[in-house]
Amino acid sequence: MLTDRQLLILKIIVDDFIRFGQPVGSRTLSKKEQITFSSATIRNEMADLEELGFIEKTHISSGRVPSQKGYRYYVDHLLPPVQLTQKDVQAIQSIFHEQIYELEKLIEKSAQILSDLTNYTTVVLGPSVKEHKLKTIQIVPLNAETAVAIIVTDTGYVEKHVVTLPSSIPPSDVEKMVNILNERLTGVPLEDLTDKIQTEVAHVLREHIQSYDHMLRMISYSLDLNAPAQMFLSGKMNMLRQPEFSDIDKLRALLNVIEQEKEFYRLLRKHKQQGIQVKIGTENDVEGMENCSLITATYSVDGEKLGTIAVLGPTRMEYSRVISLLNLVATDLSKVLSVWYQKD
Amino acid sequence: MLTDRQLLILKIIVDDFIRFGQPVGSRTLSKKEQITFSSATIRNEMADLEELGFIEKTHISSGRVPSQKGYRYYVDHLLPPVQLTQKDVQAIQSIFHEQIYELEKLIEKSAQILSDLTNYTTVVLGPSVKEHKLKTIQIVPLNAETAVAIIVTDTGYVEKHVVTLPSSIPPSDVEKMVNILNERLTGVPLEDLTDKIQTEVAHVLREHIQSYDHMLRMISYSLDLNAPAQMFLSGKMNMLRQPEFSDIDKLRALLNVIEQEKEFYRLLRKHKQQGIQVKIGTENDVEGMENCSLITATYSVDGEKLGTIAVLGPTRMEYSRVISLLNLVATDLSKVLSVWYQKD
DNA sequence: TTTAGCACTCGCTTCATTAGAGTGCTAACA
DNA sequence: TGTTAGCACTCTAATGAAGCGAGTGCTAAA
Repeated sequence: MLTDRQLLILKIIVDDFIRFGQPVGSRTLSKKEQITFSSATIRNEMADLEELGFIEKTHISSGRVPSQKGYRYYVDHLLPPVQLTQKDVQAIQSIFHEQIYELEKLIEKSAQILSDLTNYTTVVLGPSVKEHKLKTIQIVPLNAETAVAIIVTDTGYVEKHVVTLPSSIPPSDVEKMVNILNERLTGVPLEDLTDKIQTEVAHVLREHIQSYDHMLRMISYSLDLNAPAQMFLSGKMNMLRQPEFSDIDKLRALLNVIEQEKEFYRLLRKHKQQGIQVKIGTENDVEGMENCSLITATYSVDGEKLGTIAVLGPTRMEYSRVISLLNLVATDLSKVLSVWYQKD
Repeated sequence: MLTDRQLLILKIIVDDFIRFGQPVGSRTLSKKEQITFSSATIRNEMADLEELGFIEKTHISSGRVPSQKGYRYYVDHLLPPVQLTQKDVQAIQSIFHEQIYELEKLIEKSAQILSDLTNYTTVVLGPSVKEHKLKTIQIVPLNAETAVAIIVTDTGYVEKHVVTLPSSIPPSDVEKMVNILNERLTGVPLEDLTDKIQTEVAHVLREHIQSYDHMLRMISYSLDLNAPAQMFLSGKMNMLRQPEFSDIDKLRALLNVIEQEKEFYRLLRKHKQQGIQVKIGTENDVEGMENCSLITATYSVDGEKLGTIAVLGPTRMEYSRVISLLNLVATDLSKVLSVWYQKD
């Protein structure tokens, strides 16, 4: 177990390194007002801390830098009490006081304010579209051979697919089918649509519609969703400004991950239970993110998780501040969505 | 005027520099098989070319590098004849042989193949949405207070807006309004909708609908388009691999431009007439693009420009190859769209 | 247990040196 | 008169030595 003095030293090392980005030496530490003992004592303690794996040197005679384990301990046990400035709080709340009716816009704004305030990158995973319930299906013919199929969910999400619709199919059939689909499928979660069509709708369609085959294929294609959930990124380029990424190769690796997006999707999906989660460096298990931490929070309605909101920064990131900001945004977002979804 | 020999030297310098990225010296040049005269002669000619502003030195005793004026002359007069490989041609045509019915997907694929083949960044400006004609307007109520208004155009483009719809408004009124709008506005280009509503639809609505004010405001809001045209970028991160951007500051500046997107919008809009256009370095007049060239092409149907497709690379880019690729994609795209739009 | 002191290590910067690539100029050549 | 060989010169990039400063580990004394 660590002594109180070791904890103090570890905390100050991490705080200082987060602040200034420079390895912290015993002399620097001895000058801090919280510290009443000499640099030699500090050196002894630091040697112990290093042996335990909480800090490390960049080279044999350098100051110390937190190791991944050190950050982990810091985040788990040493986080300084939060203090957001009035400014931060106001900036965030101003968004949620605006009259916004579109989920996408609200989420986008949340992501943007977070990346602006932190200077890191923000990722937000929207509610899983699969769980949204179908409000209506529409098929709008465009010309002799194509039509656009439009799906609307109870959350106001709209998705479209252009489909072929040979002129041999009578318009009345199309109309009939749309009616049948809406009658039978309204209120069904999107993920269950395919099943429901097979079990309950197919036989009705076969009875009433001539080109049953083509139509069924077409409608299945339309319901095959592009995106299982929408993802929004903001402040992608903020990482350029972080001094740890002045190395072009590290930067390349990271920007590739950011650009790909699919890794984020995986990471954010992983976060199931409520609350804040901090993943440091290699804990993320993504190549290119060794020097990054990802802090995720969920937002929810009635205790049920809707989506995830996350901030990506260097491992040397302002954990305390980011966690507070994230908490604030997540709870505000949850509140607004609770009001929306109540009205159903 | 430049002599034939000067032209030959200029051409070889540009070709060589594009290929290897290193300043070209007289000795290197004298070894090229096209060159029959000595390095001393070359030095004399180069001194003249430099005085005329076509080439420059990176430092006083270095080899020569094309200046912006040099690239300009090269592009205008010295482009080597095109030779695309079988592979390139096949890669491009494979896209256009796929069964794709969605404009967005087709454009996205075009952008992607171009950025893959060139290793540069591709930008495509879709057809101006404003000119699309309204196919239908739908209003789908979501809950007691909101609804989603959906606009579909003749090209299959779909746009949605969530709007407030107080429960005090009778559903029959909404239905009535939608009918009136569809009756009067189908086939009208989106850009004319607002006018048309004021002049032709407003008075009809007033006659038939109670909460005329709110409804009119709502519908105006819905028709206020987000995007005047859609833009697609592909291969944003390709620029990371260009050796000219191993300087982190230049990279930052460029990625900011790429991320902002609005500059591209401006640049691509500028290209009105048909054909290929090459803008080199500062000709683009965008900060951060001093070391880039932008090659744009238009695609069109029946001689009428629909959109623009562009490749962004370093000034030291493979002009000849990119121009050919761009030409091929643009003409193929035009062909496919001609078939689509013929059927209206 | 704490601290002062000291030898030692390493990274960073500066400075000088050298090799190499390339130039401009001059004088000789065809 | 145009072309070329030759040479002095310039500048970059790479290399290495020297000195500085920050920091460490260890020892011995308080």
